[in-house]
Amino acid sequence: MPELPEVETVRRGLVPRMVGHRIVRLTQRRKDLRVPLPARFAEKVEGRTIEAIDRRAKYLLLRLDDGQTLIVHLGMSGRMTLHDAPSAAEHPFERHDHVVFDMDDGWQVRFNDARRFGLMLLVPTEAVAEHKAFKGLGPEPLDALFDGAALAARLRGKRTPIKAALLDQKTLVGVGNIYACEALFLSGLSPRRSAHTVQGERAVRLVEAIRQVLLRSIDDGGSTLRDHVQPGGELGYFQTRFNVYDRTGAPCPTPGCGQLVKRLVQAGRSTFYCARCQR
DNA sequence: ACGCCCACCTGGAGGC
DNA sequence: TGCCTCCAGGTGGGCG
Repeated sequence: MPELPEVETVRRGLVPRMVGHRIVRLTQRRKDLRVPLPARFAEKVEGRTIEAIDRRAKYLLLRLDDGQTLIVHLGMSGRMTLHDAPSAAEHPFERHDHVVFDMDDGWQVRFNDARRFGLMLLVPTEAVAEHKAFKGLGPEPLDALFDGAALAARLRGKRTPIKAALLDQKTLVGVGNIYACEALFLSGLSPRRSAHTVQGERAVRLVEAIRQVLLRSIDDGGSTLRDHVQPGGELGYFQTRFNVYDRTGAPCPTPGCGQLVKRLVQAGRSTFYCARCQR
């Protein structure tokens, strides 16, 4: 499911229900996510208060008051859902509600993940950056320090297609299949272009496009294709603004272009693009 | 070190 | 209806 905008949307939805609240009970209905849930997970988090929720790349970082960070990744199909006090008790669990947090005010937060590509890790806060999942991650695209020159430097010498380079979280984080396609369309770059040729003005354009598409999607609550929902249950709406993603055969949205959106497969993932507007 | 392929898992859509 | 194939917002391990 989730790329940066969806994860950020989930983060914002969780903050009012979790930050400043104590986890009174944690229930593991299924422990075999992509990696098994932490050993003695419940006893380690029950009684802890969540002081903040941060995001790094596509990971949520729940900062606990004992110096530990609960790292959550939503994989492809993960969602977090909120249930208020009276309905939480009555509302039956759904098929893929794997982890349940009961908070001190009666609200319940459920982690639901049909495909179980998600994960949860418990790591000392000071050790998060050194954890193998975080080592080598590229810069945050919404960080003010990230600019065309920074992207160009990371693409130098890369022989892969620019599309594949954008999906590589070592290049930059947070961009996945949807936003890579959309950013390449907005910047007029062919997904097949060799990454090392994206330098100078092209890199500046691409960074602007990445920022624009991510920020607009966050404004819309992310993209709801199959699984993504905001914690409060609202859908995302950015999918209604896709120019090319999943639009094979539709006319290119550029006025007067007239070409049809094409699909190709790169690194095992679908790429959608306009062969005329993107060079 | 880099770049590609595949596996991990479930469910929805479409074809016959 | 049922069965089969293909496809899906990610990641990381193994291979050449």
